[in-house]
Amino acid sequence: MDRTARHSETRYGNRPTMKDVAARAGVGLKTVSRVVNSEPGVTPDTERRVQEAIEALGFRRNDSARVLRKGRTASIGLVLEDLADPFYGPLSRAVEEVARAHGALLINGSSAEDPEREQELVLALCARRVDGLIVIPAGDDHRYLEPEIKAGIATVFVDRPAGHVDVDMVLSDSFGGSREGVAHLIAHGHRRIGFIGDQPRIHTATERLRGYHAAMADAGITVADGWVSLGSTEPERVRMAVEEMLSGPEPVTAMFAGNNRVTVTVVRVLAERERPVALVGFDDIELADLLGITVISQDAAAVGRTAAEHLFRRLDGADHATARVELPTTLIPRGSGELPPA
Amino acid sequence: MDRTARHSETRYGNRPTMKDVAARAGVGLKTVSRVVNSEPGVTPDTERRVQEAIEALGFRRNDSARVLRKGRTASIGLVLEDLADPFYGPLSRAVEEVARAHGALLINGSSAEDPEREQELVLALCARRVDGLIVIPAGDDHRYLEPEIKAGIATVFVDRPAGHVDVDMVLSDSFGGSREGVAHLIAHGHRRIGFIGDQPRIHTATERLRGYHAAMADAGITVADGWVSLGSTEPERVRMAVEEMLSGPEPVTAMFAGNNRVTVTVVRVLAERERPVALVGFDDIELADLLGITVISQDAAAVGRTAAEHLFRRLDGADHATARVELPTTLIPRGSGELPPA
DNA sequence: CATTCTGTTGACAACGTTGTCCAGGGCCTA
DNA sequence: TAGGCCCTGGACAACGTTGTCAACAGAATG
Repeated sequence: MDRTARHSETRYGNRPTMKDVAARAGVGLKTVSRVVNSEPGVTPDTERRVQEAIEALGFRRNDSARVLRKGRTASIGLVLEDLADPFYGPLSRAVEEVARAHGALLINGSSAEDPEREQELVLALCARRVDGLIVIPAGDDHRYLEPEIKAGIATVFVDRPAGHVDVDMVLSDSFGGSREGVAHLIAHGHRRIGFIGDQPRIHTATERLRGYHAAMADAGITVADGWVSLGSTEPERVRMAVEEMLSGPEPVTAMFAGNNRVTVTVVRVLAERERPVALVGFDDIELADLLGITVISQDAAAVGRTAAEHLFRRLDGADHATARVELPTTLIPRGSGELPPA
Repeated sequence: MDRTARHSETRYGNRPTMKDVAARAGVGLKTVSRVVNSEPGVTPDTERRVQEAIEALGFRRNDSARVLRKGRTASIGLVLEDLADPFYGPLSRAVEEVARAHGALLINGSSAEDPEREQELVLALCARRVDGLIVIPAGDDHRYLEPEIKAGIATVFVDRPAGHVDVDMVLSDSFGGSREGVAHLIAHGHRRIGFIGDQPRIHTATERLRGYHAAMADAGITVADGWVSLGSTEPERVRMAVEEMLSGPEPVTAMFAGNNRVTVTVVRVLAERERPVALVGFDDIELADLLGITVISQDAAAVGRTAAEHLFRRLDGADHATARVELPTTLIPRGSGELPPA
């Protein structure tokens, strides 16, 4: 087995190259390139011959080589927490649409809320020289991105702020939304209100908790021990937290759920109970309308679209100071948040 | 502006290359390559010097060049219908996990159920020389893939079969699941049962309809005009179809919904009605348990995992005949499918 | 001391494409 | 017919990496 043959095995299964096409069409290499890229300066007759050769050989341009030469990959990376989370589906889709409009492909990965995995993913994307990055951070220190950003990889952080690097951010108004939701419960007569949120490591979790405290303080209510529970969003954990808040001599009469996964579990637990408990959840959920769940809704698609548009504006050369956009949330009353205290 | 400077603008923002690292560390190019790839045969001292230079310059290997040289991209493409669809989130995530276990990245795109866009996406992925492809097809003719497959891009079709090409497929048992669901309704006393499904162009839609017809025939029921409606899954369209089936002198007493999006709309419409109508839906939905919706469930994550595992087995050299896996579905009774005829 | 062996290192070509630049032919004009 | 221009086409280098191979130093062996 000679060297050429050995090579071809590990390569792209012996795909024809422009050189092959050129040989078959009886033209020069560059002429093929011109045809493939629809560049001017090729007579119709030559072009036809080249096209025929392309067809016959099943040639397809090797974008890896192209990228190496041109320096742009026409792809962007999206690092999020979990593609399976219903919040990220629409976000991801919105990013994809914008990318498509700019002729770019989307490479994505899930960090599973693990800072190390986030970094690993981000750096892998940088090694591929994606033109830009959209990151929903899991960790809170992103200094590892500095050389990459300096080297020109446009970056936008989404949903949570970046730690120790100066980049564009697109966030939801977690504090304001949460404050509004809790105030809504207070307005309906509640004073003993529980808060169940995500892990305190996560920025949105603490922001939402801050909103809760602000609303309670606004109403002059002292938050009792045991009304606040932060931790994993595992159903087990949330279930225990809910049950604890509902037991004891002075159970809460209303709850605020810190994100969609928490809300789902809380709804399930409350459904098993007799005494009605008011509930407002952060993030909308499919079918929440039918279940009558009052929520603070953030428009995931709008978040994704905004982030992607910022990114491409950077890629198109905008070099103004880094921006921090905060998108408003909406309270959607559907019943669960308007229940009076039991 | 001289040529070098002009170039550097369009390139990766003047990122340092191995050559730069080599110069700074006072070693040869290949030695840097060895260090970067943890190849043996470098003394600790040399390695340290190289590492320092890498740190100092913020070097990161350019995977585009690497890919060009090695012929493997360590990435796979996933083409699905809509990332925002809750069915595809877990599927996509499962694919990603398998890819990650094999050290590959995932590039994905949505076809939006448009065959042309599907082809465009698939070919773009092939041009990037992804190692493998997982496709949820929108169209029904995939001969355009032939040269690609011949050239060695491993391909697995998911959820719907491929048209006119011989590739691995991982499907759900649409026919069987649908038949079981409709039989379930019949067992609960229904005879006038409506079917609302996706566009007939889509294979699963017709398979599910076939299951419906089979169950009806098994029970000796003649399907009346107006009990079957195939078309877009737009809420408007579905709503009209439901309302039509529920009006008239002999309205249906039960409905079978052909997929999750249809189910959601049907549930909404039925919720507005007084007379209860039984319902079984294909695909599970979050919170369906709380709403008491009986469904035929297919495990999206299992589908994705299976497909990805098949793909990587191919990439690892398996060259047995193409396989066609059909995963079973499960009926989950939750109330809506057990309602008696009104 | 000559020889072989082992292990480290670097020079060089190649991967497939695109940018630059030049050659040659046809056409127009003087 | 000579001179100039435009148009088409091709030769060649370069992108940043990795595989191959040879050179070299030092250790081990005769």
